[in-house]
Amino acid sequence: MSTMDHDITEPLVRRIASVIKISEEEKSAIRELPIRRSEIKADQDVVREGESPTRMFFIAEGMTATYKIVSDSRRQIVGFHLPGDAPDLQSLHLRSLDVSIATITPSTIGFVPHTAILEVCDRFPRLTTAFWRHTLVDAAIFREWMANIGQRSAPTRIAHLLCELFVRFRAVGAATADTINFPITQAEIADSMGLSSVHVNRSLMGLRAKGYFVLQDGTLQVLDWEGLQVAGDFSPHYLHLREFGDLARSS
Amino acid sequence: MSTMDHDITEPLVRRIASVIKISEEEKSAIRELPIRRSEIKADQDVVREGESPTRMFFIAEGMTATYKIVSDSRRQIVGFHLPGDAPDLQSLHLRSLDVSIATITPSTIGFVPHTAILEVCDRFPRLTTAFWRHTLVDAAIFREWMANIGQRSAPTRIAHLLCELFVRFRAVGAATADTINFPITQAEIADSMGLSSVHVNRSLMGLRAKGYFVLQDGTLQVLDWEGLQVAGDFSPHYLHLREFGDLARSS
DNA sequence: CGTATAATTGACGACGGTCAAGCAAGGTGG
DNA sequence: CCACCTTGCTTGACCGTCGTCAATTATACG
Repeated sequence: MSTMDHDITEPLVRRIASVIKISEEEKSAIRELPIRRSEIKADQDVVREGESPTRMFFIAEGMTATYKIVSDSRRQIVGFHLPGDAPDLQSLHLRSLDVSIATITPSTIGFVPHTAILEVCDRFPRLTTAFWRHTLVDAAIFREWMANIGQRSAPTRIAHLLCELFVRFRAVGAATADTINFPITQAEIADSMGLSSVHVNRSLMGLRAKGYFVLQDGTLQVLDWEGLQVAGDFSPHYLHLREFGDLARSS
Repeated sequence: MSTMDHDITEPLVRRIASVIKISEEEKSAIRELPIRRSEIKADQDVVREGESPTRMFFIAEGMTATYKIVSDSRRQIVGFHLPGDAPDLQSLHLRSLDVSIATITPSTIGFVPHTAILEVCDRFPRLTTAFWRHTLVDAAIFREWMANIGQRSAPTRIAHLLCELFVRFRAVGAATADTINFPITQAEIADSMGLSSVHVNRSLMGLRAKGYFVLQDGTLQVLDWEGLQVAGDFSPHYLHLREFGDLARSS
């Protein structure tokens, strides 16, 4: 089910370009990476905690979640990833994985050998910066999530998550003016926000009742972006996007 | 109160060497960085959210905490830093800071211009890897903290934090066989673990009653390392230390 | 048409928060 | 040298957010 394929790098190129300005030559270098394409069904682990991969992967289509299993049976989702993201980029410089990463929708994944990444970074030092920066933005999101989980109420946490995904989808151009793909289940929201699925359901209904958004059929349509940001105590600063002026709260 | 000083780099060298093997030449390059030394009192911000520093800093002596302010009045501490750590290394590649960093004890700080870091990384590519890796280990700790805050009970969270600090202090050689410096107040533990200080106090007394440790006068003495790790659901894997065999649970 | 997944609702209880007061220790200044 | 203040730790009473358990409904799928 795996073939060589060079036509799936566009999301990755766009993602890298969203955090740092890169030249056409550098974009080409990314496009010419040796990539092993793989179609993966929903709810399958792509990599598992404890493994020591010799390749990294990026998402061409679909979504994945990075998670940790805690004292058997509980899990914490520490991040969601969308097209263009390289969820295990850290494996480039850490011996073994401290997390597992699973698809949450059927996904198209591109695997790239570490050696190929290191080589292209060697030829284009600016790409080293680009990839490093990708991992730094990931870390910034982790920090914000910690504040979210540790300090905010359930409804605020959830609104914050919706805001983040809305902005991130828009940043990679995978959104219309007010609507994004939202295939994440309430149970997955629960595992990511440190809540129970029952409480997520109730909080979500409270937010819906306020008319901030419509969330159904795997689609999130934002009706009151301003209000949703306030409800989620959200500011996109931590995402370190090169441009997000049109998405910032107008306060 | 600031002077040039080249005698405070040892903790940094040791810290970098604890995550990646570097040569004597590379160590010398670190020692010869232009450093502005600064003595800072306790509970002072070293850098603030929103700033765009042109230098990074490392801790030569003392401890700092990285934190975010959430909806005025609540704060989340997202990490503690000890001698050798470079808490705002990310500023090297992110335009502006998404966190503030404050001393929690009187500290000796070394400031290094970004330009100097970038230049030494240019001369010694392995140092790029070393610094990148430092930020990746920071991110791994963030992930573990998310799981800690999101999924574990108050006593378990706190035990986990004690385990982490014990291992990290030992990794930089700042510990005797069973004792580390522990200047963190209960209120600070609360802010880091998403708890109230009242509940931290009660949980801490519960753990003490089990005889895992003695915690007083800014010192943590571990009496039952095995038991503390079990109580904290702790495994040092996520710290990505080059050696921690002697600290792993013997199970 | 039976099964699996996801969303929803209800009842009940516990973990942990808030508010408030008291205590211990160290530093400061008159 | 000792009031005084500040900081940090401890304890009590009360309550609310959120978790657990359980059942029901809705939708998709084979």
